[in-house]
Amino acid sequence: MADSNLSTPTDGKRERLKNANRQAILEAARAVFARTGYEATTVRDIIRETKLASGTFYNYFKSKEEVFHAIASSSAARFRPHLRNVREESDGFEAFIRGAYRAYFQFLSDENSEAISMGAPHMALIGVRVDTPEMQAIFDEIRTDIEDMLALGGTEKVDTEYLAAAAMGIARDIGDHMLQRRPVDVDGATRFATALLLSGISGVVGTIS
Amino acid sequence: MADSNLSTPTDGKRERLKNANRQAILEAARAVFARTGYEATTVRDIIRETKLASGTFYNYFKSKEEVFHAIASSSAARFRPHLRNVREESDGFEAFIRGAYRAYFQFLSDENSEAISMGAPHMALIGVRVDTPEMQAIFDEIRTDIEDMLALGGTEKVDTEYLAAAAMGIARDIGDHMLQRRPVDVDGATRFATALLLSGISGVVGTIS
DNA sequence: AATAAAGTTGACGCCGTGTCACTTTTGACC
DNA sequence: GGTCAAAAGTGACACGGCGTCAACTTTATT
Repeated sequence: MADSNLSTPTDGKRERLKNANRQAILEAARAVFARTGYEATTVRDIIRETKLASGTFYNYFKSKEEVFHAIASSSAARFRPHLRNVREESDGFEAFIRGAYRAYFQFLSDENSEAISMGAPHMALIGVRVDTPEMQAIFDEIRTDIEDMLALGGTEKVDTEYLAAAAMGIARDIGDHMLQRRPVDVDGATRFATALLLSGISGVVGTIS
Repeated sequence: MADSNLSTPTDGKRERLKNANRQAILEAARAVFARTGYEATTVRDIIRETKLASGTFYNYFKSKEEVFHAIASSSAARFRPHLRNVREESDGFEAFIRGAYRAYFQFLSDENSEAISMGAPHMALIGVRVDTPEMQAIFDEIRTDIEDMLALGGTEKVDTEYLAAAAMGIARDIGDHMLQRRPVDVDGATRFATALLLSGISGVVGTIS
């Protein structure tokens, strides 16, 4: 009677089921949001796309808002490894910025590829602005990266919060416009954003308020 | 029996009332959105703050979303004259950019002053992203301004759509962060955004994809 | 003063929400 | 394999917000 506790949390049928249900709901929600738009979809619309009953939804999420946040969070969580790769494989600040922008625009293009090929009927996830802890974490990460890398260059002071905010604002808005163009041109967006930010930084070093 | 049609549309009691009611609803909506947050407020919450009956709301707006758009539009409409002033009084590209950023940050600070003084409980109008025709108009206006002013400098090509998008992305995100700081520092945000964009442009001229 | 037109009102039917008592499924123990 | 407790699923239901509309009040017209 050695250790009978060989089971990991995801072993039993119970856990596997729970996981599958959760995924099914998330997948259904993603599809319905894309098809119908966030505002217009109801919890029942989502659950109807699964084999589950309406009450079951609430075993997994408190509301449609929470599913939406879960989707956004998972999106952000999936992006972080890309960012980590870029950081590890980049040699120098410029390479990092370029890599980060490319990773973001590529990610954006991939995530919205269904919506793009369908003619972007409801603009996927754009329209509602979300701010999950994961997104905050990405912001902090980028800000720290910028701080570290700029510190190498000299003793100049920069308002890195504003700088990180600007970097992400550029990414978001250029990304939105990139998605509107056919064909979607990740390289073009990357070149533009990178050139703008890198030149822009030189003007902002020493501008700390 | 000369012309008895001396009355303008805003003369009669009828028109005055209608105007007052519309304003009352907009004002109530602004207050409730700020206090309760957009998602959580109901049409009844709004109408309860006025002397009107619930049915009357629908004589003026189709839904709470429409009131919200009306508020956002009016916000954008109120901003346009400021932008026009800046354009007319600015001598050269740099002055225009600086003036435009200052006008925007000042406007943002003014519009959110109640929320700021109350400790920003529900972050006023931030959280839901809107895109009204008026906002689109502002985007186009700025893009045109940039095109005109850059054309003066030479024959270089720039992707002005991306550039305008970036300029507004910078404004939006730095503006958000500016509002979080105490005291709110319009000048600092203006200096930063201006320096960043002006230097950035030099890196982006000739980058058209 | 009479009448038409415009606007207001709140009760009502509809529908999505979230809950909960009940049923079904799972896994532990013998 | 049988028993049992805990966990998860189910869908009917009560609640509340939504938008409408027939009745009513106010304004304008002649």
